Amino acid sequence: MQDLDVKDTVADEVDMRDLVDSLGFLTRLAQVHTYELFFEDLGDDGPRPGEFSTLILLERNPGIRQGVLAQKLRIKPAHMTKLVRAFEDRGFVERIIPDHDRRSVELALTALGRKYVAEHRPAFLEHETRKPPTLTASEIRTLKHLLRKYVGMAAEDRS
Amino acid sequence: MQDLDVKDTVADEVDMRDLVDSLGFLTRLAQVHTYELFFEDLGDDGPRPGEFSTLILLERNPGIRQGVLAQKLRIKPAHMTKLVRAFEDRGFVERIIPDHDRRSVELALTALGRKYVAEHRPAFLEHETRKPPTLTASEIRTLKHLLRKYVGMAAEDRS
DNA sequence: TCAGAAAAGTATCCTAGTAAACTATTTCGC
DNA sequence: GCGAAATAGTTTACTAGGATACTTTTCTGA
Repeated sequence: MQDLDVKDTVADEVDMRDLVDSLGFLTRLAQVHTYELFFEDLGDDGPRPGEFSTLILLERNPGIRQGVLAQKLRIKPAHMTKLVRAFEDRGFVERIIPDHDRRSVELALTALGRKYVAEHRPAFLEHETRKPPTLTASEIRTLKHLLRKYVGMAAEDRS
Repeated sequence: MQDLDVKDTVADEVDMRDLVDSLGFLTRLAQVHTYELFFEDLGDDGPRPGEFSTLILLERNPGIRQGVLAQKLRIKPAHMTKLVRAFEDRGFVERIIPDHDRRSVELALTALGRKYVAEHRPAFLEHETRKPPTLTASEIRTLKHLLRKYVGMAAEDRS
């Protein structure tokens, strides 16, 4: 997939001042990069990053409300509806309208959904533990720690 | 009246194991977060993050080829075509087909484009220097440094 | 007690970005 | 030289995700 040769000379001469100091630009690059690593390791077959995180959260939190799920994953409710509907169509999740508040929707994996997660989780966990080649293990720990702190996650200091 | 903060409790109790250790998830959160900070500071009027980086790169590198621009910004060529066309329609950039290679397209800001950048750059630079509240200055430096290293940017160690 | 206000989710429309196939040039191998 | 392959960009058709406006249900205050 890499086609980066030939005009390296020209490309290397590009003046990227401002940008290399922009946290916005760097986080974008980082996300593109993690997506590439993801698909490199896991191929185009299994669930995508967003689907994976949704399923994993669903497995660990059966009965979670759809809105809470969206909020935790920083996905807009409108989009979460689509995601969940798609999972429902594939038979992976069950939508339950509880009696005590019939506006809300509680979600849980079906047996098929749990099977699907069980099938794909090992590859995902392995992918997650695979160290990106440009960073040391300790740098990764620091990076994750700083990212959590940056986005306002209760700093679970495991570093 | 009995349990008036039910959903707060529920939301806080969500088990996010796996996810809080996933670099993919964390980089996504980080990008969403930087976008929010961006629009918080700069409003919906001026250029968006992607447009800004394109314009800034164009200003610093007049005559840059469209493909090089795309490659540097990690934007797909197909999408870069649209971006550039939109800038052209607004009179901000000029497309030049050089004689020595008439397949390629060289780009440069017009006078109007430079004016537009000059108008919006101060707010952008100020935004960039505004420290995100959850990190210290030194943590930001480390974070940027690690992100650069993660995405494979020639480590320009200014930290 | 009942008229609004708020909450939860959904439907509709729209933009950003991608993939794959296509056009136009240039270069390479013989 | 000339046909094949590579390069640069574009077009078309699609997907992910977001904004906004709406239904339904629940809660609140006079």
